[in-house]
Amino acid sequence: MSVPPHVTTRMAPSPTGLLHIGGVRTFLFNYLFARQHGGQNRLRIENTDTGREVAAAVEQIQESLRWIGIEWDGAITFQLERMDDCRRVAEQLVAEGKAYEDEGAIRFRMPNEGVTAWDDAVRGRVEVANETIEDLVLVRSDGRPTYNFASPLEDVWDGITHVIRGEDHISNTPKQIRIIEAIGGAVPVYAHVPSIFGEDGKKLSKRHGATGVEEFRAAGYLAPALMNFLALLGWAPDGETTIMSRDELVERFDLARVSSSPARFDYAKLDWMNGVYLRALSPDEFAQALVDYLREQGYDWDEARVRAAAPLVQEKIATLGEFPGFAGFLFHDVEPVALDGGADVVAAARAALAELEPFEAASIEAALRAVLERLGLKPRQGFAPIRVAITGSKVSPGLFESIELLGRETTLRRLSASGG
RNA sequence: GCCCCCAUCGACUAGCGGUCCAGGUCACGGCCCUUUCAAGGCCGCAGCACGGGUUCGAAUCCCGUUGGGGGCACCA
Repeated sequence: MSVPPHVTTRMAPSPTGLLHIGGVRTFLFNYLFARQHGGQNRLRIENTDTGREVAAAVEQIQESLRWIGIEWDGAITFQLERMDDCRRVAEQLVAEGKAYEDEGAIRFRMPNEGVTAWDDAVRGRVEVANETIEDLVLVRSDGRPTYNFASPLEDVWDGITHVIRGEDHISNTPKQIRIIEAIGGAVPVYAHVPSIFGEDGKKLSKRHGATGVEEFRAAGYLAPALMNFLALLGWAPDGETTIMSRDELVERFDLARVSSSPARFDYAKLDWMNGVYLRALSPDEFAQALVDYLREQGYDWDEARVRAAAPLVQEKIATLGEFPGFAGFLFHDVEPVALDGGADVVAAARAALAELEPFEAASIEAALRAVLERLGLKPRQGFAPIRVAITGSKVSPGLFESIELLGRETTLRRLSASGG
């Protein structure tokens, strides 16, 4: 596909609720394509309404985009502000006989013969018989332009060269092409990207899990991981490469390689990928990410201790959101767990740790292993009761490092509470 | 009902007529490592929706069927 000199794409969300992850994937493709060609990526709000809710949603959209790392160029435009211009064009069309009034509304005259076709950048040629397209309403009887009129007009006004949008717009495309031709505008290249479904093949919705960008953020996903994952939904550079930075994505993205068939959102794979990104962080970066995340989520846990705990969990959690559940015992008391057996080890462990010097992971391990050996217990069975007593769970970060971090006093107290 | 789009392992995909008894990743199963859980290493399971063509040769091209999805608004 030949690409015109000044590529301009656009992201056109409507300001309703949280920014949906499916829409973000489409926006990402716009962004990657524009950046790759050194072009512009515009942000246009398709609102036909005004109000506090809209203002809040617009702010939310920007915040979500900023967080995940999808940039836009120039000022944000609002569809609502161009309603007058749309009306003027409609009147002009009526004057030219290309549109007509109908019960107070203005309708576009669609041809009744022939076909309207375009070469879709991801699907190839698409043809629609004109007789199947009705004369669509351009301006409602109350004076407001419709989406199918305003959107193509804005594409022309903004010099959009590539309209990359969801496949649910395919049937709107012939109508919009006709309108653009009627006003003598340049018809952009259209690229309809496949939808994203939930794991059951149905439209991605709440019951599948998180759907809003902010929800993924709150769940502790890293922005680069989410972006990487999203990029691979409906596109692949070669079938081998899976982990790619934003720069690589920009460099390798290719509209022609975008799949035509819908993709399912695989939460398990996202978790895996997020874990890969988490582990790839340097210890300092990981600790910082953890600190920032916890603060954002409203935890007031001691920062120094969070940083100290970070190395114990970096290889064990897939999302930052797992940290509180996994390492919370380092920050708050745990419920003494009733043990069925194991009281002996716990008591022996308490005795061994009471006077231990220095109170460090290595010496703690040595002391505890000595206890187990004395009692003739396998590590597997011997450490379990101690772990439960100290962490309140059968699953935890490394026992010895955890005990060191917890300190002698707390450790002994928990051991005692569990029958030691 | 009419129009349009789609169809490779459970999932994301590579494949664009021979290099494919179909490759990679996630998930799943097994083994190793191991203080739990992970991580890591090794091995494995599993797919071209179906039926016709075209061709010396088809996962790849064409037609049909079936199955999904979207649209047919004075919604966006």
